[in-house]
Formats: sequence, C-alpha cells, structure tokens
Amino acid sequence: MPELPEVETIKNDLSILIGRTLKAIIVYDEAYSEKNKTTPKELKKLKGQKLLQLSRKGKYLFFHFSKTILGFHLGLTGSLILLAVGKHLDKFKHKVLSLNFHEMSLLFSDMRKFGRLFLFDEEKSFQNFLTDIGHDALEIGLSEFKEALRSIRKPIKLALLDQKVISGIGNIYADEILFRAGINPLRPASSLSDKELQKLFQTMKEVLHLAIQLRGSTIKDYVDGLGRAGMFQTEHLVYQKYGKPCPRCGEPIEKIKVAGRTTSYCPQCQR
DNA sequence: TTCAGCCTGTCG
DNA sequence: CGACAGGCTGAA
Repeated sequence: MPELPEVETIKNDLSILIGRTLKAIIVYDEAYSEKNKTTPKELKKLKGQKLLQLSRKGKYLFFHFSKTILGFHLGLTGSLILLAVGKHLDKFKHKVLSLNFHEMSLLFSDMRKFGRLFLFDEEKSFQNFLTDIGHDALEIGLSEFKEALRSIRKPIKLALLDQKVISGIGNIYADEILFRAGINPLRPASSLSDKELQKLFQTMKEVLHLAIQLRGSTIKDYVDGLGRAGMFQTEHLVYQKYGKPCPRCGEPIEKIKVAGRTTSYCPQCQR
C-alpha cells in the first residue's frame, strides 16, 4: 500500500508526537512482532523514552527515541493512526501494537501482516540499514538518478520499483510516472536517452510532490495518520485503468505483467 | 531472474 | 470458487 507519498503524509501527520515521552506500549499481536524478530520484550524497552524526531527513507518510517530507533515498513496494508487516549479500539481490525503518549496514542494495525518492524539500539546498525536502501526518490538529484539507471538493463519499470536503486516508488506511482513521462515500461533502463532520463526525473518529482500535496492515493485501505483517505487517486491516469481510453490519445490502456506486477500503460503514448 | 510464499479481504 | 491486490524475501 503505502508508497513514498503516503508514508510522507503519515510522517507529517505524526509530527505532533515529537517531544513527547512514551508512557506505555501495548503489543496486541505477539506473533507479528516475533515474526519480525522484534520481541514484545524488546519493544517494551521503548517505554519511558522521549520521541526526538521522525524520519523517512523510501517507504520506511523511523521513530527516533532517546536511546532506540523504531522503524516501520507498512507493507501493503499497514496503518499508523493517531487516536485520543481512551478511544475504543475494537473497531480496528488486526491491531499489532499501540504506542501511548500523554493524551494520545498511536495504533499500528496491518490487515495482511506484510508490514515489518525494526529496532535499532545503535546508530551504527541504523546507518548500515539506511545504506542498503537506495536513494530516496524525493532526495535524489538528477546526476545520481542518471547514474543509477544508466547501467541497468532490466525494464525501466522494474528499475523504478527496485528499492535498492531508488526508494519510495511502488506500483501505482511507477505506472503514473511512466505514463506522464511518455516512456514505455518495458524499455531497458539503459536504453533511455539523456533527454528521456531528464524528462523521467522531472516527472517523478512532479508526480510525487503532487501526490504528497493531495495526501496520497487511497485505492482501498490506505488512510493517513489521522485515519483519513488520500485524494491523489482522483488524478490517476493509467493505474488500473486498463481497457479504458487513454486520456491523451483515446486508444485503450493496456494491461501487461512486468515481473509479476500488473502494469497499465498506453502503447501509443509510451514509447 | 523468476516465482512461490507470506496473509487477509474483496470482487467477479 | 479462483483471481487478484499498494511489497519484499529468499530459494530454485
């Protein structure tokens, strides 16, 4: 679910928690945390620590507490929702854990359980983790972008989805960016001309920034840090629109599989 | 480099 | 009932 714009939106929504001390942590789904190699016991160590800042790289969101960093990857259906303390949580399905701050608690739930939790006790292990993630799509500069893609022979769509190359782009934004840039998703990344790379870079930035302005895309489950749907889905031009006329040329949008991922594109407009 | 597997829900 | 859904991993 959440790709870069959604995670960024959640991060911004949760910034109100910065400076607060974690009063309690409740683990509802112990199996979930065990699967993630973060035991409930280890999670409890966060209690009493102050939240100093939030950060994001790609689709990962990090909570920097005074002594420990807690990381989330929301997978397909993970959500982090801020709630007033005492609010009934019964209606939330698949609760994983709750972080309770003064007057406010943060509920992490994950219907499909594809999300991940991470704990870092040392700055060094955290830095090592960040190093393994590719350049963040919002941060990357044009020359790094060109450099990263120039040597990749696989289809450009897969390069954009490869989090070790560029991080933050998922299936929705890959399709939307490639359509708007007029580039065929199957083109080997290394075959793009300098001009095409520049266009792709610019389009990527525009799409991501607009999506953040509109608070992300809600297809089904995604909600922001306050439980609200995003709006960028109303701007989707091709994602899951196969069979419908291309908004640019009127020819039908086609559906193909690229390494198992459903891909919608216009063969006419994307060369 | 593909592909099943991880999970649950929804839609046709 | 099967197919499919925002993602990632590790085995073949």
